[in-house]
Amino acid sequence: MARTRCYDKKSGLKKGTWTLEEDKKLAAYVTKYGCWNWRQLPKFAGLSRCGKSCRLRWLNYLQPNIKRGNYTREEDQIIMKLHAEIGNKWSAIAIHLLGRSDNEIKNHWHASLKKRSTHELTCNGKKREANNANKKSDEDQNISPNESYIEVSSCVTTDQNQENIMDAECEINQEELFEESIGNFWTEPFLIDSFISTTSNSEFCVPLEVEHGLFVSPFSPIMYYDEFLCS
DNA sequence: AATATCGTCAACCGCTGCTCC
DNA sequence: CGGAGCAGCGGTTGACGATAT
Repeated sequence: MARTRCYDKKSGLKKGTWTLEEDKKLAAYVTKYGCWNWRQLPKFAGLSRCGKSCRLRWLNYLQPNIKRGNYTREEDQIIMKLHAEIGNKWSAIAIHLLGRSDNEIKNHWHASLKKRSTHELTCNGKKREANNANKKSDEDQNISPNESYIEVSSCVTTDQNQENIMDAECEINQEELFEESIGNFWTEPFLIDSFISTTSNSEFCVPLEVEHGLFVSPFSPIMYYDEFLCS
């Protein structure tokens, strides 16, 4: 899935698909020195790209913990549930799915989940209408809602019955999975921190040359150590 | 086999909010 | 307080492969 390469004459910056060589340069630089300033980074990394482009490429593609490929059922359910709650806050949703970038989640949503979501909404709407109708008839007959579900299920055709059962199971699973994932998220608030601390020994440990409180990078301007940490 | 249409996804663009001076 | 510079976010674009006609 490649975009044709192009060159922006006005800014002198390259646009379009990233080449393997560019990827290597960016990954090597960020891995070694970190992303101390995205705007300045391409200059020092030897790339004819704008900082934004580098940042996006790193976040969406080159990060070592990035997960690629098919989405699991659980991931889909988390996305759908969170989207229903907070809307198009892709970065917020991405926090709950370690290894998935906001851009990827957004693409995935527009590619497949959006349709599924609207389909489920319409189905749920129909189900709710049906349930309301059933509830009313239950009230007439003094039957509890739980009982009525079984009653109704046994009354409908086999296919509908099967579909109802599957939907019900699906709803339960969704609830469970979401509670589980959210629970983990809130009970493990330092998951990302611990991840960083575990990886910082290898990939993200920036080899600092600290001398008299100065941070000196071979390819970047001199900056104060504190300033570097803050940035 | 040729063409049209659809689906996917990397990448760009413009806006917003934050920080610093 | 306001402007400049920056990172981050979400919407959109467009190339390309897959599928349908």
